[in-house]
Amino acid sequence: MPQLNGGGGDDLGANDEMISFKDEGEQEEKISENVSAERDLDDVKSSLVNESENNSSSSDSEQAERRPQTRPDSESYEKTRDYFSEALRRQQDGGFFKSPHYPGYPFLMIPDLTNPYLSNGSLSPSARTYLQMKWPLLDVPGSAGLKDSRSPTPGHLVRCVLSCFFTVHLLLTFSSLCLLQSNKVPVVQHAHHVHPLTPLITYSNEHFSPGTPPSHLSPEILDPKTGIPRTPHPSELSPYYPLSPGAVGSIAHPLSWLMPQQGQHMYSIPPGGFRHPYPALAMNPSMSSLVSSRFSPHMVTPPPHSLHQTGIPHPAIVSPAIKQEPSGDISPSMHAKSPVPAKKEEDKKPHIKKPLNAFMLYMKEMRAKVVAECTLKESAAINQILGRRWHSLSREEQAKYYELARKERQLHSQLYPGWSARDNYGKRKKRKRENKPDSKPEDFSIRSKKQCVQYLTSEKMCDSPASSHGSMLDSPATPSAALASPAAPAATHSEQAQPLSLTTKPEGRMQHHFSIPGKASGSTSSSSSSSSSSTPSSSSSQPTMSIPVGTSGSQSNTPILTRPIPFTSLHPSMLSPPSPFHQALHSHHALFQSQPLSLVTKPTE
DNA sequence: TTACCTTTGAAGGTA
DNA sequence: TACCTTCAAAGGTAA
Repeated sequence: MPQLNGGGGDDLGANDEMISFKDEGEQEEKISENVSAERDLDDVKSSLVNESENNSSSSDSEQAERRPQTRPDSESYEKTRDYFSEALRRQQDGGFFKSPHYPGYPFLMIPDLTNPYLSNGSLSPSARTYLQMKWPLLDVPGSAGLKDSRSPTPGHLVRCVLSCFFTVHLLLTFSSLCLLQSNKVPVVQHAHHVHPLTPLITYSNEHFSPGTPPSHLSPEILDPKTGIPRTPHPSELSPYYPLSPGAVGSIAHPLSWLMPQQGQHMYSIPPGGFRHPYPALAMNPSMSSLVSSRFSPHMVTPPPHSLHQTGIPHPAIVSPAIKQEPSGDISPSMHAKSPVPAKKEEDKKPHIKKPLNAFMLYMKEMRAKVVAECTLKESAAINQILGRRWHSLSREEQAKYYELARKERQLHSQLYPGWSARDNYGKRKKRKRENKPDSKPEDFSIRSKKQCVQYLTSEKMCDSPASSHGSMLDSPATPSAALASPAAPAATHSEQAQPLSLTTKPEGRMQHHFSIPGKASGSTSSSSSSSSSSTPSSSSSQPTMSIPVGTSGSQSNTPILTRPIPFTSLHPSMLSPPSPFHQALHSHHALFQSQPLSLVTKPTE
């Protein structure tokens, strides 16, 4: 495969992941080289001036035309040529990347690098286009300017001017190549070193796209004939998608901080290459930070994907194969054009996932950490811990996730204006737990209680140490929970009687006293309410609630702890740090706590 | 193979 | 307006 310049090209690729900011030493070296180059350039200029002076006495343009070839003082020309050769040599041996950075121009897709000029000395259109697009501040001469260079100036002068210009261009080229390398740094390293919630350097073409490491060496970018980065067609240079399709498909998205260490991403990444998940949107920093959250630096193999309506794969579109839903990898727009029956069209509609809410975002970020800290593997137990931690977060911390989620929804709504959460209804199999009037609530409640206790026991054991030594004061109810769960029912008598329940959800805090199936809100809440009438697990029926862990009130002390979490799997870091807010709430609860804490039986194994 | 478990939040529907 | 229902992620577990 043709490469840029032998080893240099290899270096480009090989160092993709190793690029880092040049150290000062390199900078100095680079400066010295630049000084040398500038000195050469000054020589060229001075010679040019001399020539101009000499030419002033010459009136024969034709003579001047031949002068470079015949005049004895063609030294400057030779020097220029030598410099050009030297520049090329530097380019080949990698000295290329030691030129100064041009932070404002992170792009580097040098077109026709080896021959940016046409045979007549003018800048090739592609090069000109590139320069004009990528170096807007560089007054790249257009055709008019180049016409000047081809004006009836004495040929020698023309050549010298061209040489000089070419030299300058080479310098800029070197600089931009250097910039290409340096630009990778913020892109790649941000993913790992920037706080997840920090508004990231955006996906704007200034930061993200050009620096994507392998893009400039990918076959899609390299000129297949020369192996040199080709000039991207203007149509490829979308302000938001400066990367050519598939150019970076094999690399992990560098800005995904939210992703857990599980090698998966929130939205699937198209194997053909990473594209902006929300292509239709003009990216602002906040949005880009959100988008960045969708991709993981740890992602491994991109799963199959669907195409967005724009034809660009969108991570929120789940492959029906994955979702085990009616397949369809065709964009809705294509469906609209197809004469297939409406039902089939619907079946073929790609599954657009709901945007993640704040807690989901938090969960994705923290799950891996929790899993690492605790040997728990069951997601249900992990999620319980995460739920507790979520409530332990400060409001500021939670606000960050709420803001992210808000942006997520905003982006989602902009990308899929007609999408409704209702669209996904029924795409999952109906849950058994759906409470039918004629169903047997008791059976269900028993089952739910079992599993509830089972998981909650696990959680408890992996959660607060305060609980482990008998006091629940360290697990107060959190107003944030109440705020975050507006659907949560008001505290029942049992909750009020329970000492310092962490959440307003009955089962949230009292899992080791008695279990209440389902959630406080939603379908599960209805389930629990229906079951509560048939089981003694209802709060009011057991005022003392001194039931050891592992037993269920509804089961008449029948041990139902099925999968206890061993203490050996616990880690102190799993404990939810009591926030000042919790402490304040704790005091509040303690103040109004009428029930002696001694009533709370310390769970024993 | 598939549903369930668990968590919170959002959205849409219904009374 | 309040409540209910469903889904979003995750992976082990059970049927």
